[in-house]
Amino acid sequence: MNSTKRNKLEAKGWKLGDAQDFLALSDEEMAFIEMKLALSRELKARRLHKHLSQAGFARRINSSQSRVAKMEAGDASVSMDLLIRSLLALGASRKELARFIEQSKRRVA
Amino acid sequence: MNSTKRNKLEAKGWKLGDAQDFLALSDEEMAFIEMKLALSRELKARRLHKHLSQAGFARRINSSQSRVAKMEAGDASVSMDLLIRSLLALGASRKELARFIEQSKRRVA
DNA sequence: TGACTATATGTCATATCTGACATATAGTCT
DNA sequence: AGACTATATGTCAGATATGACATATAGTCA
Repeated sequence: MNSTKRNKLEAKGWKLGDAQDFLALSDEEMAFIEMKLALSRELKARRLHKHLSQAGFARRINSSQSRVAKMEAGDASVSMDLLIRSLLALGASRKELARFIEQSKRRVA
Repeated sequence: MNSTKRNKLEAKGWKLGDAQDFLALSDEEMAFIEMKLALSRELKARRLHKHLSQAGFARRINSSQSRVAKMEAGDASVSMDLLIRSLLALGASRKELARFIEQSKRRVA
């Protein structure tokens, strides 16, 4: 991972391990973050596809516009639980969720 | 869902919606719980396969034996985040995680 | 029997997540 | 310009999850 990428993650509030050389990051840590970011991207795509505003969607899932924005921005304060429950609420199937997770190895930018 | 199944879930601390007839449960709610239970089963299977005790595994992931027991028991106090991070720590790949999620539609008992 | 190991279960202080709110930014329309 | 809509971002009180601990249960071995 280059430092640009790292900076982007840290700007979103991610606390990235205590790796000494400041660049290394465990594969597991990275995989987990990438999964969340993938779910976050899919969430936004699905919401837009349904022509829902963040506020409208928030109402549906008893959340708030600001939290939906954070979910879609890949904010570190958002749990996997919330991302998955939100995707399910948008009609995502297990199969689709599985695909998002399997294919999550993507660029962060 | 029959009431036996529901009782088993409620015994583990799951708060199952407010469905009026006490049997109906949203597909999304059910899918989410089943995913967690599937991950929980896989976690136990992988740990045993590696001949690790709950205490030994807990040490590895900076957790505690009791929390590992709860993870494997499908306790409602365990988050998806923790389950997934734990599986990654046991060496599960994205592909495997995806499979567990896709195939999570299984019996609860 | 007792010692040891593994797992289960309940509790709790603290850490983390969440919805809500305020406010900022940006685009569109009249 | 001002009004309106959508999204972003920071903060925070309350809710939920967490590791740690105590303790229970059950199996094995000598």
